[in-house]
This record gives sequence, structure tokens and C-alpha cells, in this order.
Amino acid sequence: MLKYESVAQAIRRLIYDTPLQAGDKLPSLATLKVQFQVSKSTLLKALHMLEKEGLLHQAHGSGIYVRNGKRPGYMNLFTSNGFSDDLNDHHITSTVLNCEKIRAPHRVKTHLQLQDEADVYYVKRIRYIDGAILCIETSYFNVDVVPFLDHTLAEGSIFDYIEQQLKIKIGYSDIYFNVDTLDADEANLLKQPTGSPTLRYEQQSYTNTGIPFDDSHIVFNHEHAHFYIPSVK
Amino acid sequence: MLKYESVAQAIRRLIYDTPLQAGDKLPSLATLKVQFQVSKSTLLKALHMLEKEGLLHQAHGSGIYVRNGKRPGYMNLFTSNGFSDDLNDHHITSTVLNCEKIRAPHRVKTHLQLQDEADVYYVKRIRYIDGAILCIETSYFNVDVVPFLDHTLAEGSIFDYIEQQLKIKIGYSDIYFNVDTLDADEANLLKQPTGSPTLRYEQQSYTNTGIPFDDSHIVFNHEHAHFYIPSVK
DNA sequence: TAGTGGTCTAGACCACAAG
DNA sequence: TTGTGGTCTAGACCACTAC
Repeated sequence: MLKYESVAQAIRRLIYDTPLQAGDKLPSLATLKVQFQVSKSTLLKALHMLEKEGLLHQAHGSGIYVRNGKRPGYMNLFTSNGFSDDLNDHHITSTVLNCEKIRAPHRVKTHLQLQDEADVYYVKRIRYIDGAILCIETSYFNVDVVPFLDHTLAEGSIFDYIEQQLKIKIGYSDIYFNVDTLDADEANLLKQPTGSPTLRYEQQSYTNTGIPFDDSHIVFNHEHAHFYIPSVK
Repeated sequence: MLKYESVAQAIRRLIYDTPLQAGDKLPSLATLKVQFQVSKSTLLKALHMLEKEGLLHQAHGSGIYVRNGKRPGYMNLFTSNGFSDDLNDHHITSTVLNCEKIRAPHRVKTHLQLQDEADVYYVKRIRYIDGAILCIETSYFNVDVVPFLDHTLAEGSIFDYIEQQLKIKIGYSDIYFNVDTLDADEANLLKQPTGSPTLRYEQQSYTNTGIPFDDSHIVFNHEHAHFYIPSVK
């Protein structure tokens, strides 16, 4: 674990264990620097991480303050990558509908930058949040990066498997989303009326060397598609 | 202008003017360091800014690579704060329906942390993207931070006015959004059928000293609510 | 004016990717 | 092994807030 990560974790604990409320002031940089025995840059890197998470705010000339937490029931779009939420305030489970190796469809070939006649893993799942239907997820994985995947693995977190078992380093993602209505098949799976509003969410993920390895399309049950984004100017 | 900002701008120009395509490699850190005559930390800060914008990716041990731009027609949720898009690839205009000082409604008092009987500026606008109806925006501003606002100012960018004229430094925002359907009034204003799907977007903005000054609620025409988020692991 | 966070530097050393 | 980006340091100096 890197030094700035452990410092960040220590500050998280400081906030949660004290506990500090929104608006409360943290010790100054100079104090924290002595307390954690690190350089100013390392401390600032840790604080900026926490700032991006929405946990605190550094006010130039004034101090470091605890920020409002998100409202309950909303998912932090950044810390909940693949829905493994930061504070584990939700329980995510999956039912795997499909998991097979197929010839890549045209659109997937484009998104994953594949040659003609390339194979991909195709996974379709229904995901539940605290037992309620959250979304339908359709994913395609580049077999050059993810050489093996099966029904059992797909029941858990595929991203955890890719990172921890396959030792693939995830670099970055392109996320696109828009609002639409459910078609009959989607409505049936989500147990919603056809034509219900929905959030369509697309994500292409790349390894840290820039190879696209995942093309996913998620259709949300709008009752549970509540998102929070902590934005820093 | 800070050094790391001007370096970031110079690298943007380098990419757009050369022009460099997705996947193209930039010069190494050592080269850029000499080229711009800055320290490694300053250079890294500039590169991390560009990484957050989705313009490039730094691959540890390999190099710095240009990233795919977003698809046309999508708004970058981060660089398009208040819809003043980075590349000005869209033209945003507004029709002001209301702009008046009123007693703060209960919910607004909570969000803006106001005392009883506090006044706020209430602004309701229809916003257009390239002439097409984009959204209905309802905003409330803390009069302690924004002491004056009128119809003419509300026709332009209120955030630009707050930052540039009032010299208020914006610190951070809490953003919440979910999917829903339009009620009759909203549908009428957006010229959509009642019950059409929509994105409801809420934003509370704070000054850099932590004072909440804006509580906004935006209802999007779903035909134009297409968003892009460049995500960095 | 005192105290706070922000910028910037030069340089040592570490971790990773690619040949 | 070479070259790349990432971490970490100590310290000078700047910019802002609050008294």
C-alpha cells in the first residue's frame, strides 16, 4: 500500500471514528504533516483523493472541512465502479442469463478495436441491489485480455476477477449515458411496464496500456437509478 | 495564469494542432520537462488535468498516449459545468421565465442552510442547445452570496456572472440525478408528451469557503440528455 | 498580520512495460 | 536491461482568509 493511500485511509478513519460532522474543521496541513510523519506533497495527494470522493474540502487560506455525505439511497458514480460501493451500504447480487464465447458483433468489434472474426466473451446478467432488481447488464470482453470466463465467475464481480485473479491493471473508461424507454424484452426482465423510463449506460474499459477489453451496456430500473457525483471545481 | 495551467494548454494545442490521433504517443516526461522548462511535479499536474478531461492517458512504464475523444452529440459532464462546453461545440441560449426575489421555500432553506424567513433569488429558465429545447432549469440563490440578479443577467451564464462580476470563488458541488417521467406542466414547456422519460438533475453549489449559494433543479428533454464521463481508474 | 492551503523546484528512488 | 511514468522528500515562496 502506498504511503498516500494509507494516509488517506487514516484520515477517513479519523473522520468516521471521531466522528466529525459536515462543516467540522480538520487539523491544519502542518499538524497533519507532523501527525502522519509525511511530506506536504504526500499529504496533499491523500487529501485530494478524499476531496474527489466528496468526503472533505480544502479551503485556501481557511482550513480543511468535512463535507456533507451523499443522501441515502444514491450511488456514488465514481466510488461505485461496478457497484462495489465504498461503504458497502448496498448488497449487490447477480443472476447470470448468458455466459459464452461468441463471434464479436459488428458494434462490439468497433468498440473493442478487434479484427474480423474475433471472438469475445458475452455475458448477460440481471443485477439486484439489496434483493431488488437494479439493472440488466450486457457485456463483451476481449478474449486476448480475458482468456477465460464462466458462469460461476460471472455470478460475482467480473472486474474483481479481472484485476485480482488475472492481474490485469485497469486504466480508464469511457462512460456514456442517456434516458430512454424500455422495450418489451427489457421491461419483462426488469418486471416493469413496457415504455417505462430508463437510464441506458454504456461503458468501454481499457487496460492501463490502452487496450479496450470491456464493452458493456446497462439498462436500469429507474426506481433504483439514483446517482450522486461529488464535483470539485 | 498558473504555470501548470499554461503547460496543460500548451499540450492541448500540441495535440489539436499537430494533430495527434487516438493512440498516438506524446514525448516522454523527460522530453516535455525540457521542452516546457518546468519541474516534473508541475508537468505531472498539467498531465493529470488533461487525463481527467479524457484527453490523454499516462501508462506507467510505457508512455503518454492520446485518448479517444467523446462521441459527437454528447456533453462532457465535467467540462460542461453550466453547459459552457470546453470546445464550444454547442451553442447554449436561454429564455427567462421568472427572475425574482422571494421568501425561500422550505426545501431550499434546507439545501442552502438558511434561517427562517430568509430571501433567495428564484430563477426559472428554458435552455436551448443549438436552438433546440434542452431543459427547464429552476434555481435558487442565497442573497448573502448573490446580492443582485436580474432578468438580463439571467439570460446569460449566471455562473460566469457570479465568478467574474461578483468575484465569488466556486468551491464544489453535490450533484444528484435520477430518471423519471414529465408531468403535464414540464411536458408543455419542453414540448414533449406528458409522461415522456426525463433526467432530473439536482445540484447544490458551494463557495470555496463552504457556503451553499445555489440550489438548482434541471429537467431535461431526453432527446438531448446525452452525457459523457471520462473516467480514470 | 498571522496562519492557512497552493504552487513550484531539484533530486532520489521505486515500479512497471517492452525489447 | 533500458526507459518510462509514479512516489516521496525538504524547502522556498505565493495567495488567500480571517482577525
